[in-house]
Amino acid sequence: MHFSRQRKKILETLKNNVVHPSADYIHRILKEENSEIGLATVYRNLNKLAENGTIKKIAGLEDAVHYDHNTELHYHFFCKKCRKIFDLPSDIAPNLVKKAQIMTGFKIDTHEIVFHGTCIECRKDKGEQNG
Amino acid sequence: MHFSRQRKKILETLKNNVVHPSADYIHRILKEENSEIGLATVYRNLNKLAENGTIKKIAGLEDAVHYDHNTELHYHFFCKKCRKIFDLPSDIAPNLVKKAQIMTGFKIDTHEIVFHGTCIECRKDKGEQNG
DNA sequence: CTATAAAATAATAATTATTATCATTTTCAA
DNA sequence: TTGAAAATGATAATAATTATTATTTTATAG
Repeated sequence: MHFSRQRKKILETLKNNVVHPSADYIHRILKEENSEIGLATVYRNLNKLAENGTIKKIAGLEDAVHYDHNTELHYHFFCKKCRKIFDLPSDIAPNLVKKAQIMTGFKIDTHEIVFHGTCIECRKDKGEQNG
Repeated sequence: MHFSRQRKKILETLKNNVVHPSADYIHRILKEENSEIGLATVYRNLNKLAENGTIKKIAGLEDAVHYDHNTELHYHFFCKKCRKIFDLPSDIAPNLVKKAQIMTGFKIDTHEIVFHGTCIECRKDKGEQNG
């Protein structure tokens, strides 16, 4: 895999943005930094890097797929109010893959857990909206 | 909520198709049965039924969202070879929500686990493709 | 270095999944 | 039976993503 200027920039941007950004978000950030990279290139690179295991895709959050530079096993929480994504440690579900594998006989490559709800900050300030 | 002919048919089709179909899949099935219902109506109804708690959305599988008539807590396995979706019982991750809630202080409404890998049938017949 | 083949880019068209619009029809309860 | 609320169908619009293709860049062997 060749490491182009663009690929480095995209990876760097992902690492510097703890928000678990989407392809579009990364594209916007790069534009703001005056280093515009084609949107298709952003998509292409994120897919390549994910294939490669350098980064990880997180699906099931919103419409768009999000990306995570942290490839260590961990899970995600999506706050429906502020739309922020939080990390949860993997030890909330011990031996999950092992159990699933024994139970089914299937070969499991990847898995993810996504929680949906309201984060602690958004629980405080009610009033605005119901949810 | 009014129960139109179409809504009944869509729900029935979902229940009769154990494959965890997408909106598009349900639409195709209905067409084959010569009871065509507008694609937008299929989407509208699936969303309504999911809002209502009658059915459940499963995201993070492929590009499209899939639906499940079984609203009891359980998890999913997506085989990357045959693209079938299998159910896994919820007891592979005991007290998951409780633990996550205590750990974070967040309010958790829903959650899902999706495993990706190769099912037992597809593990048998190798040769065709790598993966 | 420099030539070069493989890989990557940019710009944009195309595709796919989903939602919005709106005139018409259906449902359900009084 | 009637009328308001809800739902439908057809289609336009939007949003996310992938494909195409001519051009440029990268890594590397000479």
